[in-house]
Amino acid sequence: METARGLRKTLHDRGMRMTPQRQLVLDAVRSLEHATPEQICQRVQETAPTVNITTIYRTLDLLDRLGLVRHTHLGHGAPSYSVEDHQHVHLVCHVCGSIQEIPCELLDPLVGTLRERDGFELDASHLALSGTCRDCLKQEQEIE
Amino acid sequence: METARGLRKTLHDRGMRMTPQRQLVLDAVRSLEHATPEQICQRVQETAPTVNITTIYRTLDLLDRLGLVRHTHLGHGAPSYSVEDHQHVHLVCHVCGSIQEIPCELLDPLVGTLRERDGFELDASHLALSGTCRDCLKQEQEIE
DNA sequence: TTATCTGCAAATTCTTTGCACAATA
DNA sequence: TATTGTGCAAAGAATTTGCAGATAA
Repeated sequence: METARGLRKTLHDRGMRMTPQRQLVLDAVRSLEHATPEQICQRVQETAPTVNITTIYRTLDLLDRLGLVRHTHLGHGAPSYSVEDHQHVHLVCHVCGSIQEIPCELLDPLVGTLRERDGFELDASHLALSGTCRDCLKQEQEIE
Repeated sequence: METARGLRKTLHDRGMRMTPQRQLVLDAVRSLEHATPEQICQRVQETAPTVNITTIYRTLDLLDRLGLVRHTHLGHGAPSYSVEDHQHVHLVCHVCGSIQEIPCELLDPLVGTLRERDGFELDASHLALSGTCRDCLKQEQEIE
């Protein structure tokens, strides 16, 4: 697993530098789970108050490209970041905005299909699936 | 299908009013496919130059809640709107940002599972699935 | 020492809100 | 005519950029 190699090595392999800021951001994402850049910034600033939100954005982008963290748009507004190995799938209702989590094993068949068909490695660990929840479906039927 | 009932009736059933702006926005979404609010605004303004971007946002929100259009976050930045019956699924690579479309029938098994398990009606017509594309997978392996 | 990274300030982009006027039913 | 909807201006989030100085290798 990539994380186990250490952030330092992952960066160096690509000619990039290890910095305290980068470690702090990765740690913050890991401990918070599904946090916005803003929340991650606050956590980092508990340890290093001078770290700027700009650095948070740049670092999250970097970690995302390195595959160490992932982001999801759970709704409108700021995206939500997690470490790559935090596993769950979200069902987002586009009517009422409610969110429920389901085990990501339910996506295993789809992961297999896309791998064979398109060579695409689906990351089921942070997916947001949009649709209509049970309650809103019921309401819709009452109107018709 | 909801669209066939006509926008007017759908609105009236909920005590809302039919306006030229609402029809124009729906038409624009339908003809553009995967357009941002900005792009939709431009299209609407070709016919009705005084329509304000605020109205575009308000109307897209409304049409989304009515289930006539859907939005997806294909990456960072503005979301992308389509009419509900425009069917495809996007594979978004989180490394290079590339997007490929796949037929949404591939998701039928998952749709069935969620319907039975959670009463959740997954909307597979505008989904964005995040992962790593074939090319980026290859590059990662070369580095290791 | 030198290329990379960071902090800061300012600019951009995207979206929402308040309110007076206009349009629908 | 009673709401509901729209345009406008302004405010507010969220995010990006340019650049000089700091820092890792």
